[in-house]
Amino acid sequence: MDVNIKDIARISGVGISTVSRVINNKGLVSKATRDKVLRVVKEYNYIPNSNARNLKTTQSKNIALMVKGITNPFFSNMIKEIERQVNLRGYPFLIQQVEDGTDEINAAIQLVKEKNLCGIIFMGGTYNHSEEKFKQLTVPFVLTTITSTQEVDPAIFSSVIINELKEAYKATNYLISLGHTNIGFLAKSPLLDETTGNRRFLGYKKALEEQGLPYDAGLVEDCEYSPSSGFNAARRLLNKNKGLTAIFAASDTIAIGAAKAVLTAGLSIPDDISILGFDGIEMAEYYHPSLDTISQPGTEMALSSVGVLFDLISERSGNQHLVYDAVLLKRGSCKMIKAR
Amino acid sequence: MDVNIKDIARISGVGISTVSRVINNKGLVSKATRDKVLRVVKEYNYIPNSNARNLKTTQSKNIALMVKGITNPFFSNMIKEIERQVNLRGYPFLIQQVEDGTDEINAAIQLVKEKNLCGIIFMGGTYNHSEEKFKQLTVPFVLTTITSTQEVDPAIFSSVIINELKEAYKATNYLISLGHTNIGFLAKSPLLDETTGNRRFLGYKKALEEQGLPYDAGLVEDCEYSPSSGFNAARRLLNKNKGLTAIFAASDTIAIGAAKAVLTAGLSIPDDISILGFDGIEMAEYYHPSLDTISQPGTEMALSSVGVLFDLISERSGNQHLVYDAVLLKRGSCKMIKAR
DNA sequence: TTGTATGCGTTATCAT
DNA sequence: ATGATAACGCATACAA
Repeated sequence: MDVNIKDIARISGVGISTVSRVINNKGLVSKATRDKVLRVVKEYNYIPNSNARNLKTTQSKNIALMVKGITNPFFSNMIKEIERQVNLRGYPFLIQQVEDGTDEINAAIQLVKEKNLCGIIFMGGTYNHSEEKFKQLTVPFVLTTITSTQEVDPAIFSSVIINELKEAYKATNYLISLGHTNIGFLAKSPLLDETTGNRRFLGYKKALEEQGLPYDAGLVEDCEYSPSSGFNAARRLLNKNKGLTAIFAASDTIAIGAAKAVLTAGLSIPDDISILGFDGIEMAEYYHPSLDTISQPGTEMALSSVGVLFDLISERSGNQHLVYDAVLLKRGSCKMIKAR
Repeated sequence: MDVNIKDIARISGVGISTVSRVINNKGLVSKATRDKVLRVVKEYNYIPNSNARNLKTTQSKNIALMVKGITNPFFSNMIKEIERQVNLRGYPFLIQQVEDGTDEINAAIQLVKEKNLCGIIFMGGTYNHSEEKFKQLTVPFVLTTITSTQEVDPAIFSSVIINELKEAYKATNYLISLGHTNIGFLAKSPLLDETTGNRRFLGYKKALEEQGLPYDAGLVEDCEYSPSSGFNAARRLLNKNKGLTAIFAASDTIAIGAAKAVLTAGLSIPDDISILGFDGIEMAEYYHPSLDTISQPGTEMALSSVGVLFDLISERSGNQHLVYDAVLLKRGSCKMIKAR
């Protein structure tokens, strides 16, 4: 605690800068002195004060991850992977959970100044950030899982995403191809512009329209990304008696809740109702029946998010935009509709 | 970003220390000057450099959470709650994910020096930390979800826990009371001393012994706290053909995997096999059938962890040890055994 | 190869 | 009520 670089220098019988050179592996130091200093460092359990270090160098090595919705199991694995990757590169890593109502960019701007970060990864959250906001961010950053609006110049940010609309479109088309015409849709804020739920909703709607199926607003329910919320939303849907034969949930957590509602109602999956989720979390596979889902390549996306960020930091490349393909996993929770 | 306290002072036409007083609400400042400074601060978007601040004050307000197993959904909610509580008190909060193999106390010792923390909460992980290690921690800390061994003086640390052994004992007794005699047990490292899995295993074993049932090592399987691992472990158990009628899983995630194995094998829950989980995560309720579980009061534990920590920090009280009761939730995945 | 001196942005002590 | 200045622990330019 109380031992600082000056103490180490004094005890080792060398100058301060020599100690500094040793612990930073910078500049020339004779092997003898180096060993001597290192021994003292070890003995006194000396750890450099990072505040002083950051204050001096102005350019820290801190990487921050701003997550909105840390309880989302799909994010959990990505977080783990991102942390692993950052640590692998020897950079300190800090996770910042962003409260659901707050603006993550504002929080980040603050954090950059406070901890002077050298890079940020954003995960989860909304899409409607203005270009001016982004420009206030003076360090490289990557939006993972967050598409931005068209108004923002792609040259000023990086992203690692899936095409939400396309994948939801794919999902809905799959259900339609199985003969379903009354397909329920469950997502968070499906009608609120620039949210993930909205993007997926637009994909859902586009598929319906292209296939000549009527869009019925009564088949769309707003819910949180959780089983309990999905359960309630699905129940509302079922109670409407709209001849529902399939439910497309914008997340696996919702899908699980919806499945429970269907099963609790005494209906069968997939004989009575088909269920299709989104994300590809482990739980969906171990649900019974296993749930079909649009599986995002989370680990790969985490990996390349860090990759893109470090490319940016080392100025090895400019801003990139990686779009991954999600995969439709068929496990049996969706079935060709029986004739009525 | 480049604007610092000196700039603000210059622009406001006051001295540096006046600015300092204003932004810290410390000392006397006339309302006129205060307003003037505040206006400039706002206009130039000035944010104090926390490195310099921490360097000077020596006593930062940083609170850290060290989590082992951030993907554990039981922890997810607790993390969210802890962060909320810490932020509510106006303290900066940082989450540190601890890799599975590494020593969380060592990591914390490092972090205390680096970020000079004023408090730590540990969540998850093992129990075998020496008293000397703990003593190297120079700031208040709370072990949440982590019981320590008897060798450590309770006066030097705080904890918020459940009685693992007792709750597992309760769980096993419940199954025994339903007539089960061949009860499988699934946990991580059940035979490795000072782990959570071991504590729960000991409770399982104690119940068996007290009820005069033979303990069969073949009914115990080692697995990770995940559905996939639980699935495999349960399958191994089923393949042994030991007349298994119930499975007690040391976590709900394991229980879900085990349930899937049972259902996949064409068996019924609870008619053929009863399943009992541990933790009380949301998913267990929405599984089909809903899984019985030993539910820990996670939110309350999170709440009081923060409470205890701040009591410690403000020296309002000494080290405390809170032991919560878990609740057995009966949802229908356990059933009285049928006569054979 | 090594040591000395300066400054990073802030807080706190002490004058004024 | 306010301003000058030392000190926090470290990195680095520069001197030796």
